[in-house]
Amino acid sequence: MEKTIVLRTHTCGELRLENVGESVTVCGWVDSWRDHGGLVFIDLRDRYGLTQVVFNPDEGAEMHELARTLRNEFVIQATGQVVKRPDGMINEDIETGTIDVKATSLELLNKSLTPPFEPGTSDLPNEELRLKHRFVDLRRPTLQKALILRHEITKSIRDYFDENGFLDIETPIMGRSTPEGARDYLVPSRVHEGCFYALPQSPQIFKQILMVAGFDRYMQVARCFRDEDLRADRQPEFTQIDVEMAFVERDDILGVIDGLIARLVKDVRGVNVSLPLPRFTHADVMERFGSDKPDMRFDMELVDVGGIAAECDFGVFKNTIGGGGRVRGLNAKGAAEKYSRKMIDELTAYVGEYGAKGLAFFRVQEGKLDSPIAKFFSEEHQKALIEKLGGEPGDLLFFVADKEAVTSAALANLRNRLGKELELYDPMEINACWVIDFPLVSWNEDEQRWDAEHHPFCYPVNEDIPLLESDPDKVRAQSYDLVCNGYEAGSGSVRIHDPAVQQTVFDLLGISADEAERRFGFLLEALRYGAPPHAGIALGLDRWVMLMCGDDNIRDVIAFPKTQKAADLLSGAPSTVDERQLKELHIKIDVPEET
RNA sequence: GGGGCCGUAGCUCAAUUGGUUAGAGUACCGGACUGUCGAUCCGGGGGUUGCGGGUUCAAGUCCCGUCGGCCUCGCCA
Repeated sequence: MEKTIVLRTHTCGELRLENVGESVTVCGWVDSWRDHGGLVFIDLRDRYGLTQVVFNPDEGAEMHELARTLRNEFVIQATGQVVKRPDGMINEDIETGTIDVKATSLELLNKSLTPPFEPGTSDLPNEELRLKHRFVDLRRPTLQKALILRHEITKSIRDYFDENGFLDIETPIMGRSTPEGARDYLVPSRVHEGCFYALPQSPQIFKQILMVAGFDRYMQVARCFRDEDLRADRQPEFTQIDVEMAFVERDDILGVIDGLIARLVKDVRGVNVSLPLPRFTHADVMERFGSDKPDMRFDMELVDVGGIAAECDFGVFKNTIGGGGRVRGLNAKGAAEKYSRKMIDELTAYVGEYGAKGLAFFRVQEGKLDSPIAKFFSEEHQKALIEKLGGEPGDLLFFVADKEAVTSAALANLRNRLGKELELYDPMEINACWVIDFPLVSWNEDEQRWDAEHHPFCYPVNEDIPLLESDPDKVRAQSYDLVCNGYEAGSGSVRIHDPAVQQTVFDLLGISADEAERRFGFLLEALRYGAPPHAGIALGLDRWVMLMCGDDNIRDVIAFPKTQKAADLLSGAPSTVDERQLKELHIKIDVPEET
């Protein structure tokens, strides 16, 4: 091979005592500088670490003068000898802290404007500034680690599926709009006047067609787009690990993904996960945790106290039960002294966000309860409550009385908050499980119709198929969510491959044959040509990276994320476009005039 | 679409509850210093208090609107 010009011989993270005496060249960014008039110290940074370069006037006056002009984020190349640091000058904080590079020459590769903030700062600037200057933000070790981890996770996933016979097949980014589900991002067509492509919400239909085509083990690292409002764990543009298999049943998918998660956690954390991952029914977790994505890192399960509530003298409880509602609670172990009245008021406001009109609380004492509303509960009822919740002196009991859905939402979120505040779990733990047997459909009160809980191609549990017409809400779906640390980290189902069953489900969802043909005709057509039984799942890659980082902000694991208003502050997207472009596409803008 | 928090030197924050010249640390500029690593020491420059309006003798502070960021309900098959 031709000898190429090498700008560096080592990175800033690799020099150690055993390199002492070697002549090396390192490149990087000035992380910090200390000018002693004589000696100049530069902490040089690249993505591998920090190395201290020392410039001594005795090694060259010109070089030393140049070194004195170096400022933060300047890009330099330094050549010199690796030397052992004098005794007592070792920096324990950096991995290369036992050595220096004693420079003999210095090349200023590029200057930098004064950066808006320094990558090494401990006082992180607000996120708006970080996003505008993402090229600086991305120099921070935390973000560099996150993106490196993201790479490792993606590689581990690709390797796993490759080793298990899966094919990575790409599906279109420009597709056909299917109006149900999330809002589509649209792309106008120049060639087809007045027509639009849609960016995929997921490759769902294409991967099913791949099954029909015979690619019985498919996977893809697929970019997906949904024009819905953002959250801390939701971006409009995100990445799914998309998987589909033919000639399989539910447990085959679960088994394959069990293996994937074990592999991932082993590769990334070096921790062995015991398999199979626990499985819970939807009904079970809703009752015990009030959520279909419970955080299983800690207990504090919800408890039904409807029986006691119906008998007590506390009107709110009694009337709720009388009105068909529920009274449920949980026990914050040992929290009685940790939560003042003011803090409990905050918790009351917090559960209010989920529709709860109040939050009853009791401090557990020896054989009785202390609370402003304790007087409405007889000694017998107080003891019964304590027993039901496993109360011990010092515990703090909370109760919500409302419609079932409100008690679930309020208590599930209260549970998460208390779990975090009381530090009931290790934030770095990865605790994954399956939630299965979701209902197939749910009643949409606004639209007065049944909506698919997962999607319209999801196979009902076989024994429940007769209930499709009589009791749709009792029909379970052959669907499954992969839940991790309280996040939905994956979701999938066995698909319908039988046109008759598909038609029955469409009927239930109020999708006529005509409409179905118009919307998904190409899938239905494919299913008529020898579709094998098939099933699949999609995992949220961004969320998995976030979980592996122990972070709760999805933007921290995406190189160039968007703000809550779906803007890219770095590039300025979205933006207006030239009139000429619009004209070519026959598009007229009709935005209300500003007043 | 709704609720909440935030916006003051490049950056992180302060400003005695409406009071007279808006401060500190850091960064930046100049100087001193041959073992620092949050270097130190001396000196200096730097402000449309997001923007617009209002109340008031007086507004960073109070009110209204607006823009932007974050959290959240709805939404996300």
